[in-house]
Amino acid sequence: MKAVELSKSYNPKDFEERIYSYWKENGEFKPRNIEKDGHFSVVMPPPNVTGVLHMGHALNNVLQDIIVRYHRMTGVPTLWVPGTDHAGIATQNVVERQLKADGLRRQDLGREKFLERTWLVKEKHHAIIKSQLEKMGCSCDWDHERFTMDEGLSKAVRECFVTLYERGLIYKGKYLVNYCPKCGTALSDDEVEYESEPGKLYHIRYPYSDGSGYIIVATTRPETMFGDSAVAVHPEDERYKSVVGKTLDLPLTDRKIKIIADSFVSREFGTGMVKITPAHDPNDFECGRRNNLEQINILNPDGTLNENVPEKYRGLSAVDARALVVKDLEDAGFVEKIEDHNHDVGHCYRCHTIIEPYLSDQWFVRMKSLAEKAMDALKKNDIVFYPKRWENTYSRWLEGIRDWCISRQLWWGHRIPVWYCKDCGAEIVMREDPTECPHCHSHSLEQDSDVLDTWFSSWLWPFSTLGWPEESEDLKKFFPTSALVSAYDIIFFWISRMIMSSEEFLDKAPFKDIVITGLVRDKLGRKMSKSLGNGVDPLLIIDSYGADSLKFTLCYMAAQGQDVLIDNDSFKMGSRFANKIWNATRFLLMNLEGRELVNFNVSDLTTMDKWIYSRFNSAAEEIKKAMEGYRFNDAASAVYSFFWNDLCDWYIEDTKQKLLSGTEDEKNLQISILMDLLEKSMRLMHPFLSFITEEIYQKLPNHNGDVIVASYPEPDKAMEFKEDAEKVEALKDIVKNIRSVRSNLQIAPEKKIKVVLRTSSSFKALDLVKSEKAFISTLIGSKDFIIDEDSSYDTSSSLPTSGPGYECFLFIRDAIDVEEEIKKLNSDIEKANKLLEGAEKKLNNEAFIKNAKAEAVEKEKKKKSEALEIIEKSKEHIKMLQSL
RNA sequence: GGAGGAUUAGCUCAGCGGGAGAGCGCCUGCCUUACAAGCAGGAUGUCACAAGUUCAAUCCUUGUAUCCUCCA
Repeated sequence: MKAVELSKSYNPKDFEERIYSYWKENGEFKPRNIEKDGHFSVVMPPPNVTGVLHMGHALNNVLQDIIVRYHRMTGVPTLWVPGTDHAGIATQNVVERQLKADGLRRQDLGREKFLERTWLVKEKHHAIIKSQLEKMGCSCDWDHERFTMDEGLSKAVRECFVTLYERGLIYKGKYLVNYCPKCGTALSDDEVEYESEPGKLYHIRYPYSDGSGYIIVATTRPETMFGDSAVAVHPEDERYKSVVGKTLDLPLTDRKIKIIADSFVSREFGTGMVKITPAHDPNDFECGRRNNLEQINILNPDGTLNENVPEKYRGLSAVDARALVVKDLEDAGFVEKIEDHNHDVGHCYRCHTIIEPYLSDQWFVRMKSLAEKAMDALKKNDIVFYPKRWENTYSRWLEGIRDWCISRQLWWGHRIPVWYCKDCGAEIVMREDPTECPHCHSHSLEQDSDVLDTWFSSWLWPFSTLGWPEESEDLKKFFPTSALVSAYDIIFFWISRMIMSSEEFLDKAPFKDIVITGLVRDKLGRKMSKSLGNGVDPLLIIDSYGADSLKFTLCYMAAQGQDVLIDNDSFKMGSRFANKIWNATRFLLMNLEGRELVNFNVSDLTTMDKWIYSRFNSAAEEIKKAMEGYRFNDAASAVYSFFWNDLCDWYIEDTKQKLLSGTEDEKNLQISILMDLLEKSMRLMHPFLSFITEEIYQKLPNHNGDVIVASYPEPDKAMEFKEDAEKVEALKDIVKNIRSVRSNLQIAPEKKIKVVLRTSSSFKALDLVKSEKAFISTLIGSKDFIIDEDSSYDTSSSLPTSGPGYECFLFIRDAIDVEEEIKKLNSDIEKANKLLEGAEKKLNNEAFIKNAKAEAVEKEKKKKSEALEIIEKSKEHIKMLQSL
């Protein structure tokens, strides 16, 4: 057989792109064995088509890719559905910003032209996102790719809206939106920029209607008092318990309002009494809903005061009205005091006008019944959160659920499927676009101008992407999906709502396992943002270190939903590991020269061989357990320490000599075992380092097809080899012990020394030490390594050292600093004494013997005897040194 | 105000009832027939503080302190 050449260093650019195309062309991402029972399916949280993918997306998709690849290799029919989200507001903003650069507004283009332009932006960003996902190596099935506004999903949205409407779960109502009086449009919360500004806190007297004095409320916006419907206090505020329910005269008006109790009031703010203006403050709005208060809108759409205020203030702007109101209140003696006060004021992100909370007509979904079903899903264990603590967050939010405002005053999105008859005023909601009014047969119909909230399409994602409302084959085979991987910041927006819609329309939870990841932050724990300039671009990481380095590093750091703190250098870790894999492979493939692969079975294996198979088996077991609990970092460490610390550092080192000096048959057997281990390792590591394992796998003489669809190594009881594994650990202990002594004495590596090993009857690895004599000699740098079985060798004038069941004598007289060595031995004795003390304390404790697990007792006994052995030998060794 | 999280080696973090761990960094020595992106060895910790439960607590419970996040 010829050697297989590998380039001298790991260079992911040589193969990552090629391998991705290869997988794609061979249809490796498509579900296989679909005739088989069971399935594993994942829907990708759809990235917004506004931007490019950041490190958070990388983390999310890398973890999905790991679980998808892992399950695909177990042989179940596996599907990963990719897709993107139209992201209404965000995308519309991108286009509007472009227009603004040309001095245009969206109204200047008109709805149709504007949308054409938005689709172009969508196409552009979609292409970028797709190519990024491909670069990361995501093994999603592109034939199943969806977009929230494509035909099928739009149909799902329509079906959903109409059905909910028919079930009486959708209604039109008043809602407070962020409103820019200058732009004449509602803004989303994201579009409001808050700044801390100096202002005043006005303390105003509101007299009791019965003339028994007055109370004082504190407000930053006195002009809104015309919209007041109540004054609220905290229900447990001792100062005001007795006044709840009393009536007040609202100054400057002839209206009367009541004092109510509501726990949202802060007792510390101002006087602890707050005026409630439901139509002009978000908190007051919610409070008003809870307490059934009147909503009095005092503003015109242009931001001036309307007919609901006394005549003299009508038509004034909020700022002008405030000045006049304060003056009038002062003149009438209603002002207690005015203080300086800083507060956050919202501004329009476009024109920087102060935004007004504005009461307007919006569409809502009635959430209570939906939320109850979603809570039941958790109670019935149909869904499980990883980590579990998020279940509380989820439940609590559902308990306090509020109706969902689903209309947006935008153009980009799913148009609300409601038509109004201009003649009879009927509200028409149908699955197909109506051509005439079903009531008066008028053709004069007008569609609602608003669009639906983006989440109204994404909450259907797990089943709309599989074909719902059609009863598609995909839906039958792959729904409900198996796992959802998402960050915790969208549990409310998205995850909960998907569960609600799925329970409502399909009577099932949309997924079983909910894997909550942390957020990716910089090394200082700050969110990555453009303005801070602390972002780490996944593409740049791929460019400098490769996609596998990105993936492995993120996986290694993604512990149990904890935030992941990284900088550019963090990814060196993955890169070093990939390089290690590359080079170990290069070495092994070089050794194929002139060899023949042979079949072998367990009886051909040496103790060392059994040890490495045993390590491999433990790794497979650890990974299996870790993957079942979505503990990605544990899986990554198992992969890492097996390949590097066990396979490379010990096993391959051991085989080097055998490959050089054995007989032809021995060499053939050895390389065959190594190839077997390498082949298995590639399969074991593939979910975590996908590209490099495929590239290597294809070059192995014993490979079988593509690793991406090869079978995943299962833990196997027959490969545990416990006794052999323990023997090798004993051998390692001897080597480490001697190496440590050498290093401490600064004995140059090239200086070969004589070493005598003496073992006690409790030492079980004597046969192994004998058969691995050559290997040990190399590792400890000895030209003369003697196994002194009958303790007859003269060890005087040597340096002794000991471990469990053995003593070593190093003949390095010149190097020994007797005093230093005695000091070391004394400190060994001290440590052993502490151990002994601890063990004896426990063993002498009757309660311990009685209550503790048998293993724990055994362990303490072993500890004790080992400590005694160390003490005894060390004392002996001190005597030896003293007689030198 | 409510809730959750964090507090372990210089840094970033795992571990979570029975002898304190990883990666990076640091120190020492090595280009040993894959890998200097490497090898070998080494140092460093009142596991935040205080009580409690337990035969046994870094790990469980409660409280305190500091920091972070979300909700209001």
